[in-house]
Amino acid sequence: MPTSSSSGPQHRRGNTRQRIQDIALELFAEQGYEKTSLREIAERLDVTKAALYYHFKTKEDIIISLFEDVTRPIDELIAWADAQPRTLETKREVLRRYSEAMAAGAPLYRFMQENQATTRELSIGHTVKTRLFHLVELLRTQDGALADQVRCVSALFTLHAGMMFLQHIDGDPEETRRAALEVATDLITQAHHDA
Amino acid sequence: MPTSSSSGPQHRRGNTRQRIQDIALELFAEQGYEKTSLREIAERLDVTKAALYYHFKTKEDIIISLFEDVTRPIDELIAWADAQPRTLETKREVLRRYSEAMAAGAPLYRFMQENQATTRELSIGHTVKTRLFHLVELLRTQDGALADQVRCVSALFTLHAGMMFLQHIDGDPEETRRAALEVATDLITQAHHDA
Amino acid sequence: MPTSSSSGPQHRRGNTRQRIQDIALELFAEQGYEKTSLREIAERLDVTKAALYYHFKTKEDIIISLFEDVTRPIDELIAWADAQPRTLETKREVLRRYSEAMAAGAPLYRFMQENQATTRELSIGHTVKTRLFHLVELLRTQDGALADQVRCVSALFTLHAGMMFLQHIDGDPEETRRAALEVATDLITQAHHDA
Amino acid sequence: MPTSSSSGPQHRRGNTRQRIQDIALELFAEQGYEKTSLREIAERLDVTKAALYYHFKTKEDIIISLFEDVTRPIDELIAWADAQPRTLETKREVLRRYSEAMAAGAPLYRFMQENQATTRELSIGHTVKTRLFHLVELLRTQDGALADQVRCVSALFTLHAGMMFLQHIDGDPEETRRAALEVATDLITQAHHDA
DNA sequence: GATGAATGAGCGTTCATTCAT
DNA sequence: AATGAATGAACGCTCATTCAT
Repeated sequence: MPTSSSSGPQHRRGNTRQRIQDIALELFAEQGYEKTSLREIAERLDVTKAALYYHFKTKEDIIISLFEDVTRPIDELIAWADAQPRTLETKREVLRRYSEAMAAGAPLYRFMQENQATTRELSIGHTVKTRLFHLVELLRTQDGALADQVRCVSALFTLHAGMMFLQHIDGDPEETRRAALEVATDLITQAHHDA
Repeated sequence: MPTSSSSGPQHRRGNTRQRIQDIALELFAEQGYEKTSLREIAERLDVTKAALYYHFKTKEDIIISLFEDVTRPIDELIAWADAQPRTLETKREVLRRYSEAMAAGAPLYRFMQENQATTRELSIGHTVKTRLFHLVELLRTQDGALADQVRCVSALFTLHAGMMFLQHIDGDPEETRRAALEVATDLITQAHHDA
Repeated sequence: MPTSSSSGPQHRRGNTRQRIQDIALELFAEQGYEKTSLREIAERLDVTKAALYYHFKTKEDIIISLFEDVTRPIDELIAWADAQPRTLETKREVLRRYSEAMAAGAPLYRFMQENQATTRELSIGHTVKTRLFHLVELLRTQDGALADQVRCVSALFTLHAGMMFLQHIDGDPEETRRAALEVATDLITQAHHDA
Repeated sequence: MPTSSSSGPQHRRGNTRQRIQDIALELFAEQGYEKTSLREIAERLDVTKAALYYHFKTKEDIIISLFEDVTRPIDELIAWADAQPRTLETKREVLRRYSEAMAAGAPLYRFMQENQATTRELSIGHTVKTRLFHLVELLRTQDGALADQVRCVSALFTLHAGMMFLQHIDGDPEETRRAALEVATDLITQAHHDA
């Protein structure tokens, strides 16, 4: 019921909305969206299910609100990149920023990575997909060899891999992130030079 | 004289089990595991839900049976590779065979890719993860630079990316698969030479 | 110099109670009592649900308040008729006035007609029923033939029918009302003469 | 473990569907459709709510199934009447048959009468309304005086009134029904002769 | 004169699963 | 080899209502 103001601090007393988002994200990332019930979220917050409905109209609304926070930086990145010349340096900057955005919104990106099927069926699914395609388009070396096209996509996937997979192996996530960024940058550089 | 002929009333034989698996895989890949109900599967097959329970003890059993078919080739690949010297050529062969195995079991790989959270929580989850780590181990350049380690993981992810993502963009899947394989091979080659 | 002007912030004054009643009646008549939620009423008024509770103790209280306005004329009619001799002319006057009362409170009468079950279970249900029986008693030709008794009840129903049903068919409601009144009057006249 | 050791017969056999319909109709007529919950119906039958869903797809489906049984005779009546000349005798026969149909399906007709708003919003609502209009059309004296049109509608309403209202007053329902039929017949006769 | 935040009860519905036949 | 009938648990959601502010 409270209007989701675009920005500005919500009445701090009513931090319940925020708490719902936090716990929900945690549980969604841990167990998946459909396996997480509203009862579970409510219990964790020590409120009733009905209280959730005061703050969000549906279960899907909760996850959508999480996506909104996280995709704004990507939208800005895309807007910025669209206005730049499609040089190698621009592409590198895109990867750099994307990597940072991912690090900042890690839990939700993890959720997206591990629940692609769910994400796709959600109402934001289309948007997410479109954005990803747009990013690929920004990196892609048009009319290049097929292998080079793959390299551009792979660069993006490498960033994801760096965050998701390697975090289980190595110690410092930040170091790993930079290594992944390096590899990704190598990939697009190679694709760029082939053209 | 006993009737040796097998011309009795056409018994559709034990193909129902197979049909369940086919439809289930199709639906799981399309909508995810938890969003696919046994009712839906049964309806598609024009049998009752109870019939599914004649062939499989639980819903999870159905998906486990699908995994079994598909992971056998990977187990064999791992067994083979473990017996080889860890040369670059061996690694290339591993990627080659893995790529082929993925192509052969595409729908289930797609399911795994898009439902990682679900897969993880399934009873086969641990096995799948272990196998994947094992594969990474086979490709990895131990004690190399972090970036090279990333490259090895990225090689595997590139194969997935090639299958999942690019199939929406390009025409011929086989051509795309080979391009992805090429890029993946490049990645491990580079990692290997750095060492 | 004190501002004598009345151009301050428009205080809608105590008209909110009235507005609640208006919207509530509209919605109750349109969708029924139980299908109309307080949330809906509040939204239509652009206030919160809690505001409704400032003006009415319960949901039922809202509808009771509506009934009160509308049944007062009927109570007066009954009181008047009880003091008259039970002549044909009195009966005619009862029908005439009842028809007018219905026309004046049309929406609520429509609600009553279409939600008899609900009305019956409401706390005013008994009162409404009693009043109706009382009216019938006023019109009835005691100890007459059964058919004549039916005619008296039917006269009342005809008035309702005229308002509810025919309004969908014909143009001018007032004309229809008078026609229904004519038929109803005929019915009691006939019953009266038979006796 | 619901072995409540109640003395009931172990094999309820295939009569459950029927039992659901019976109890549902009883409760719907008594308390209205929306005030009757599936829990209540199930409890009365000593089964679980889920059992209802084996037999009916939705709550609305239950009531629709009840309507189907009851409106078939009306459809047949309309079909028959449409094929007859629109004489007074035909009209009388329509009323006669309609009155009988109502008596046969009394509980549902009572439900319809007392829950018109609900009925209207149900998926069968439109059908019911259409049928009623069709009946009126069959009885109506086209281009006659407005009062005569009212008489025809009133004839139908009188039948309803006879069943619903008078049953509370008098003893023998069958006798009352015939009296109502007589009055209704009078009404259309009068309308017919005026023309 | 009204809101923000929440509750407790209940609803219709769906699910995986069972078992006698 | 499969069905008919049912269950128990849970789910997402809505409702009328309360109360401190």
